[in-house]
Amino acid sequence: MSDTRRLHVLRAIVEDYVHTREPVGSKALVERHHLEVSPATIRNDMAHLEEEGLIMAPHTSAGRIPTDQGYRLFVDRITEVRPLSKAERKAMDALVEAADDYESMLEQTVRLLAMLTNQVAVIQHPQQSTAKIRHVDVVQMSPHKALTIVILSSGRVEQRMVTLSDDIDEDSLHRIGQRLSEQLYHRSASATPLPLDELIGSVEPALQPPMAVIANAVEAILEAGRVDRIIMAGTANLAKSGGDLGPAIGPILEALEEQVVLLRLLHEMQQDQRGLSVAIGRETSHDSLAETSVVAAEYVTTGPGGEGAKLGVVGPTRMDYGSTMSAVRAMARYLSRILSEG
Amino acid sequence: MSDTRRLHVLRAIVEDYVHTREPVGSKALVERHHLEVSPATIRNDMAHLEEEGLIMAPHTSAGRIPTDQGYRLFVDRITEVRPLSKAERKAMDALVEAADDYESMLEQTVRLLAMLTNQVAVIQHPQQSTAKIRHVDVVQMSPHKALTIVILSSGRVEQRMVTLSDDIDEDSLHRIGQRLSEQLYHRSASATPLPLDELIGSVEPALQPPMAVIANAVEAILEAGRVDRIIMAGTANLAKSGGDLGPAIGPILEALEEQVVLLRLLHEMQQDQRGLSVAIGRETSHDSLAETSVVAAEYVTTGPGGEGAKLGVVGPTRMDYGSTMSAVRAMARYLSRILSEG
DNA sequence: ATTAGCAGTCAAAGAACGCGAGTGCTAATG
DNA sequence: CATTAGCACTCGCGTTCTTTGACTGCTAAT
Repeated sequence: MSDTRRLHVLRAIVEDYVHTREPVGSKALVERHHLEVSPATIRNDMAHLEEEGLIMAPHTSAGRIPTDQGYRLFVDRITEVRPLSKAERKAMDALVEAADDYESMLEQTVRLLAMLTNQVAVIQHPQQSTAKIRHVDVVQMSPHKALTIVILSSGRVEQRMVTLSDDIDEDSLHRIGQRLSEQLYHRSASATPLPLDELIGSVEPALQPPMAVIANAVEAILEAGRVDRIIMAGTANLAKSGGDLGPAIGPILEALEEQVVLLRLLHEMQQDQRGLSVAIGRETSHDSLAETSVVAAEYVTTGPGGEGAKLGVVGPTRMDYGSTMSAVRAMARYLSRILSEG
Repeated sequence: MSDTRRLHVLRAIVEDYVHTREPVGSKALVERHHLEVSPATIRNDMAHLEEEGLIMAPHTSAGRIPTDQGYRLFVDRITEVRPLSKAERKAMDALVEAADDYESMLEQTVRLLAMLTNQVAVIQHPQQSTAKIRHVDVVQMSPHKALTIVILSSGRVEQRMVTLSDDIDEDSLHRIGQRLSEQLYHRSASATPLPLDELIGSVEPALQPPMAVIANAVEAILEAGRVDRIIMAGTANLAKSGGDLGPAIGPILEALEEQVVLLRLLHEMQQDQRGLSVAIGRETSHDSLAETSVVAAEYVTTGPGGEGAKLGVVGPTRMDYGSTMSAVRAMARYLSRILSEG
């Protein structure tokens, strides 16, 4: 019994199942893929594959479908990451035109990825660990509310509202902002805690209480910068995917809205040698994602040194891994290139 | 034949249908609502209501369900906007605590509204017409790419990437930013076009080409500020709503992702005397939203003078209009108060 | 190791059918 | 004229039963 044929059979099962969404039987298999053996032989192979837990039959008289482990083997050893099509490349090139700012750049990217894969696409905001503080501004919003804004060298802008105990005038706030800008200019964003006392001491006594509050806000902003956010697109594809996934779509949407889950998952996923991370079905270790897979890749923002963030797609376990993986990887590379600029 | 009883019947039909999701018949009606007449009488009334196009029977031997016009009448003349419950008020109060910055303030708001109503909630970014320019910063991203950042007095921060034809060093960019900040400080964001020539002339000749590009970017940012964006939350509620809406959920999600549709809709909706706008079913004049209704209210950000933006919810036509309307209105008022600060 | 043949299984699709909720109509009543 | 009781009629829905056909696993032969 040739061991390589079994792999061929597994591959054929996965491909057919992904394509037709129906359990695939021995007869159909020999017909579609010109295997030079009889259905009975395939049945024997399938029996073996089932023993090994790679495929299963949903019920006695049905064909077989791949198990999570089956997909895993398929992804690890069988499938090839296909190159992109002309049209896909072209769409990517159009992307850079539309890139107005940092945020909408990510938005466009994730939208494009969703369209290319016909699935839900997600992207993590890049980490800002290597970024430097570029500017601090304080804007008065009301007599005792102020908005603290920090601009980082990465181009990311973070803001936070603070409440001041005493009324304060706009000029004073402006001065506080200037002082903070001077003192913190070019300081690494990850270098917390800040020298709060020193900062507070740098302004006249009357301004020290508000300065304390605002400096704290800045620190909080930098601290929060380590927590990532996720941008998502293409949730409609979840439902559109042929009524597939059925009524399980609700919990999936919930899980996606619950960004924490995804973030943890993205973080935990290990990259393989192809630069891709794939979590299949229950491997996502989240019940409502049991029927979905996540394909992700890292992109880097500032040369080889910079820590990267991830982007990827979420789709039904029964997805076309080949093209999904290629789209994700291409997108990650493309984005890396744009952000690191060549 | 008392005309008011017919309205009572309509009201009862709407309420029962919303509650049970099943067509409601004459018998059940007299039982649940202690109407002091016989089912036959109700049947007569129902026949009239049907003639007027307010209710319809999905098939011969079923009860009646309200038509879009039925809901419309119900909303306009029958239902009362109920006050919020204790728990709801409490949730709102907790909101202000979590309000770090402008953006996440809106995010929290929309999330809360989604939870309160168990539906999809949306919120428009406020217009920035009354805002003043507060600060302009230019950050170098790569040898010939720069990020232009504009901070407005409303606390809103906008950014845009620009490509420069020649290499430029960071210091020069910084100087350009400072010049722009000085020249534009306190200028109204809606006062476009900018005096470009004057701005360009204010820097040394070598810096004039990049200054031209960047000043244009600033203008583009201000221009774009008039186009609103939408934040959304609770899309999972669409699916969760009892399998209701069935397979139509896909197109709905699509329409929601297509923000343009919603924006136009929100814009076109007229406020009634209660300060609420309601579009029912086909009134949304968008096919994929034919089975949904939109309840929206305006909120204002800067006193009575400021132009407002809208927030609201999208849900199945068969929704509890009373509580939805109250939640939306309360949320709008609450947000107005916070933003205008009292 | 492969194959043909065969009996067995079982989900899914269809047909038949009675149930019952709900209607519209008519005729009687105050 | 509004209201009501009574009655015949309609029709969607759920149930049950049957049929179909796509599979499999096994066995015996090559």
